Amino acid sequence: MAHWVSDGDGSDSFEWDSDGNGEEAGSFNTAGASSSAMASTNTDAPGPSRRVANGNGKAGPSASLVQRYIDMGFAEEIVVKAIKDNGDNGADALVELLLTYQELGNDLNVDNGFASGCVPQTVDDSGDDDFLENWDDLDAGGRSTRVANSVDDSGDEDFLHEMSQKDNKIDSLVKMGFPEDEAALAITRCGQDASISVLADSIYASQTAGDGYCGNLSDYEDGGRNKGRFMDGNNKKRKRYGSQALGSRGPLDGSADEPMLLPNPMVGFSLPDQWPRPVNRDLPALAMGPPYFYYENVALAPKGVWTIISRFLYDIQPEFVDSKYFCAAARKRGYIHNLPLENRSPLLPKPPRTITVAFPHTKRWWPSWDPRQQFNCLQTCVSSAKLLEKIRVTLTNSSDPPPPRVQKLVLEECRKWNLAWVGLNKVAPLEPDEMEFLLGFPKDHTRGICRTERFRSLGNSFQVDTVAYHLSVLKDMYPEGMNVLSLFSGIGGAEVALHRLGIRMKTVISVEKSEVNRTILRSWWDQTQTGTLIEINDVQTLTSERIEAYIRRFGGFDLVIGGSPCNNLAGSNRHHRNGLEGEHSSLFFQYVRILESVKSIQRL
DNA sequence: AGCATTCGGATATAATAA
DNA sequence: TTATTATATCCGAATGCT
Repeated sequence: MAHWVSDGDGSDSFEWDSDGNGEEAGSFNTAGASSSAMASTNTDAPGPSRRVANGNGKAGPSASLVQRYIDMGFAEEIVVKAIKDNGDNGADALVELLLTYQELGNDLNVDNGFASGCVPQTVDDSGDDDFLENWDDLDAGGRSTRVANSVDDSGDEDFLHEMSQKDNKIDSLVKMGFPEDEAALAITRCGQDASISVLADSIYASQTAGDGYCGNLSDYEDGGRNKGRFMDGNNKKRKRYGSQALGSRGPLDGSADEPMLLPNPMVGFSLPDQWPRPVNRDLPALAMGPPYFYYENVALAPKGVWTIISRFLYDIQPEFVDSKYFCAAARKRGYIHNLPLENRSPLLPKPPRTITVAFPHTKRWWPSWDPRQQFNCLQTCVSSAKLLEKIRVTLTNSSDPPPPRVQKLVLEECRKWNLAWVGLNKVAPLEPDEMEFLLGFPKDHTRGICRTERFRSLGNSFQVDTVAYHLSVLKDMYPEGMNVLSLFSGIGGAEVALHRLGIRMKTVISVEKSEVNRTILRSWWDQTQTGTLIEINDVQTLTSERIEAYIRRFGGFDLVIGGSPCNNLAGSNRHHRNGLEGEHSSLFFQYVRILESVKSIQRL
């Protein structure tokens, strides 16, 4: 443990990492580990209770509720299905749904299959899902404590475990929108241990190509599961990602586990104020727009993740950009899109690129030995007040230029937590409105929700100037405005970017789980837009039939945009950084599913 | 080998509502 | 009083680069 003793008087020794805390943390951890089985059941607890409410709605909508909409002139079949599909999206969404379903006519033969099996099944099984994941964790940790309803006989137990794992995977695949029989077939084809992404890939390949294949798929599995795999042996020279064959969605192109190379500097295909570097990008015919699409996620994902993501998006090479070239904070992200690359134009006015210009009041307090000119990535959590006070006290008790050792420790914390100098020896995290400014949102965009939620939402958001620079090519292409399908919208970074570009949005269908985020987007929309905004709570309810209904009603989508949640990808995540295996990451496949659906419908 | 960076999660505690 | 919500504080490792 490093003790950080102040320079001033010897009596006032200051512990940077106090051993006392360490011990407490240790005992706390053991307690947490031994009770983790209980914790797992506890985490399940809110789920079923919420699902009970859902289940009541789904088992049978109340007669009066149905009758009310029948009285409005809707057919009973449509009302029942709409209530079922709408979930808990609210009354307004229900009316929207009724209107769209009416566009489709009364022929709901196809829908019955979906409504009967799929929805309740996924609802019920996701509970098992969580349970099994926790169980797996226990096994991996070598603990043999099992939860109450486990079986005693170990052989049966393993067997059951395998079976439930299989079911678990089938359910995950069904949740992604694959037919159940295809899912089961894929597991037979690729084995019990195949990862979700490999299985999904297999289904896609067999669906599109038609011919069955069974390649060396275990490569991906090794990358995902085995913990002891880090840099064993030789570092081969990596090929540039230009060498990746386009259009081939087959995962069996030799050593396909070759990780994607991140460009250095991370400037994407072009930057404003730069000589346009020639970038040749040949999009496969399947990928060509319209509809245009734009997918975003963290650049520093676990190994192999971007290769898989790219494979599901027509093998398009991601455009990796660090937003530090657009604003005063870093933000390394990858963007896969099929937009034209010529004639991009930046958003004006350009935001400041240094901390000093962005926040002049900090200059007075900024020590000469803190060389930072930009912030690191804006994240969803902020530092504790205790740390700030530690830093202040330590510096107060130090000499004017603090000893190098103190400088190093302080700088380390400042960089880790993005602290700014706001007073004498006083650092503080950025305020929400300062983050809004750095990210290119209008002032008070996220105001009105609690502070913690603001940090969370902003930390998950786009950097508007960066995204807008890429989207700027759309302005001349759609002078009358465009229809947008916005997935995982968050606080509406995509919408704000389009608006600031002067692009009219005729219709936006927005999928966002968080209620506060939907409120923020709705509020912004109502005071800036004239078009139609339809907000959807649960991405699962955006079925292909519903997509088709929207397309018939509003015309086709011109842009499908969104970034799938990165919880299982982000480096800051200590707990479940399991790539595309995680619960949240399956939402990426929802993005793919919906994009495919839009394309196939609009192709006709 | 060392260094820097990272759209986070789980839990306890405090504040507020009912 | 209890229930719900907001805040506080703790928790490393994977990855790429020099």
